[in-house]
Amino acid sequence: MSRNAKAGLEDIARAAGVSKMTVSRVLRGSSGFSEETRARVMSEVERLGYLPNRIAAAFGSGGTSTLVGVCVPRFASSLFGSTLESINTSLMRLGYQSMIGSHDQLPEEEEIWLKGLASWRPAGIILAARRHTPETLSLLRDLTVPIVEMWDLNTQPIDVSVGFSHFDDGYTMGRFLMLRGRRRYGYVGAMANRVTTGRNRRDGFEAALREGGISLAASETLEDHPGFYAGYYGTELLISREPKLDGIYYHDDEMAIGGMAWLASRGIRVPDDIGIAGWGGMEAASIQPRRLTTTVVPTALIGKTAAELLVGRMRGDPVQDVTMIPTRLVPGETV
Amino acid sequence: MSRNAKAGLEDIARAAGVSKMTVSRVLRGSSGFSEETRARVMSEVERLGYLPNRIAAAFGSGGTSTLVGVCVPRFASSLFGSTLESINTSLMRLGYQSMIGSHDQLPEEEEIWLKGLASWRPAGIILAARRHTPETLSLLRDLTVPIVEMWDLNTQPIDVSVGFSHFDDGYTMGRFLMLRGRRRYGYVGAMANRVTTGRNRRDGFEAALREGGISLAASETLEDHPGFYAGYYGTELLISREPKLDGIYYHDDEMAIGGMAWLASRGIRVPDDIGIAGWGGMEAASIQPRRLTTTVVPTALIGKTAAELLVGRMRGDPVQDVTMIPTRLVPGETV
DNA sequence: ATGAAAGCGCTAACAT
DNA sequence: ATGTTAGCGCTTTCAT
Repeated sequence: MSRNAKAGLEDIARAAGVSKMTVSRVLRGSSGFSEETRARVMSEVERLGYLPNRIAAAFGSGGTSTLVGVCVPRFASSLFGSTLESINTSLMRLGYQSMIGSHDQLPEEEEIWLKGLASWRPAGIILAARRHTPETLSLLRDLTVPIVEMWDLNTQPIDVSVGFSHFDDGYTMGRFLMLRGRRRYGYVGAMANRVTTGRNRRDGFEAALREGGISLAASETLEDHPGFYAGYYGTELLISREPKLDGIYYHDDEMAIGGMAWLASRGIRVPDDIGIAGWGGMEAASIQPRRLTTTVVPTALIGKTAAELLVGRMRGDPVQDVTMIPTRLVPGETV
Repeated sequence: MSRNAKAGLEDIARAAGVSKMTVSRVLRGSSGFSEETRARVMSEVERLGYLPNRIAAAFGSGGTSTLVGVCVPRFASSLFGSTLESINTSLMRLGYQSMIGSHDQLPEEEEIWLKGLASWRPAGIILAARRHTPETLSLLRDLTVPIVEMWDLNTQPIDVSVGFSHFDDGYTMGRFLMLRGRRRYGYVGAMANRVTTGRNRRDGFEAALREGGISLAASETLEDHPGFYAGYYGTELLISREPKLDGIYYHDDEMAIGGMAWLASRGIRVPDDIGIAGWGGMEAASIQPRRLTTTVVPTALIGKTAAELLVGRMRGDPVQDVTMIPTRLVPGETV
């Protein structure tokens, strides 16, 4: 069938012998037309290859669009990629379109993205960041649309929040490791020059150690993005500085796997000589000779829930302010 | 500063003592106003917290928006994620917004996404797929906007194409392995029930073998998405069926790494007992005890080029129809 | 350099 | 169940 971007409601109306409004009603499925009229209109819609114009619709209805803004730290990460995919799919299914951005953990980047988005008068916004610039907060307030903050749970959300506490994930892992009776722990992190959720996990981890009466024996936070090689190299730096460690907690699983590769290359045995714990529940862990002790994060569920909460709010349904999506510490064989 | 979504051109015009048109001209930076007028208008824009309305602008100008549609197979893949990130960043910098979709290698999904996009009257479209449904092609034609096909190079593009030949990547790797003098090769792939670019690489690989007078000794293409575990498991299936192989070519690096993990678990030595080659140039390879023989793909460059070509076409600049972005076979120590 | 008028394609509100 | 009227906030076009 040949689409006709030029055919408008008017053309269909004329062809079907009704008014524009009737066509509009039929197309939007609201009531106010007979079955016979509906059939006639739809057949003309088909015949003329009518292509709806959402720009005009959004404009005509005074800015009520089906556009949603979504901003995450980055796309090229298995965790965020999967969350994003889930959000996008859910929103599409619910009849919304998303405009996506990434901020790489820089609140200023989020602000720039938001300014561009705001001009499109979105019907809702999903953000994956805890820190926002004052300008961002002011813009969000002025837009007066539903906002879902996701990933790191905000118990005092701007509007609605969904996710989990990274601090708690770190704390729980810290407690778990303490039970193993080891005493000298190290930490390997990433993106030292940004404020990341990894930092919260580390804080939680340290809090648990503190409760047990010990403190982190060594820590190495690289400036790089997290990744296999960052874990490899970070471990080398850490161990060079502090060779006598019983265990290492990593920013995420890929870094932990990188770390284990370095340890293996030096003949250091896991978990005999040193215990290893990661975070995230990433796929790469599935092929390690030993199951990695980690915290599994339900990325797709978080995305789906964020999308559904936002749509609920946009439709005016009552929705919960704070939705906690639990993560799960999965003991492996590396600790 | 407090934004005011309600302030319009009219309000600024009144406050600045000029007409709406003059404000519009100042805001869009075209000519037709004095420096003094510009200053007065801008100060009112600031004072009133004016927020432009792109919906109205796109509508008023008869559909000339700054919206671009981008559809890739999936977000949660390091390769596509990085390409997408690069596209999005480039488009943002050039003053465009993108509406993203994923099709998971299903032409029908791309069609559904495109139908949703079309109603937004995008100014251009970037697609990462070689196969399209007839409906998709018809819609693309009717939209009459610039279209960039990327990833797998299309030498007879709908409009503009950028990328490289996956067949050639496979062929080149096949030739390279043939030079090693090995004779019994296996292949491990993914997404058997979809038409993927991996299939093209395999075809190229087989073509090279054929030229050398041999054929693939065994092949195992799983239905799963590519990944570490798929490579691990696929290798187990392959070797169980055909234990005497000299080399294995994989759908991508992560699968190759998964395969090496399985081989290691069975005490099969790489490259002594069996040679391994991957594809993609993925980060996980950086921590392997031996450098993986692979083909490195410049994902960010492809994304940036796709964005720039599209913007060039949208602006009416003359741009090249077909832009080849070379990949590079990097010999490692696994073959 | 500036302004006035017309209209983009819909939907909301109010008829009938 | 259907039609009529009046915009939505810009840009385009044509004056001045």
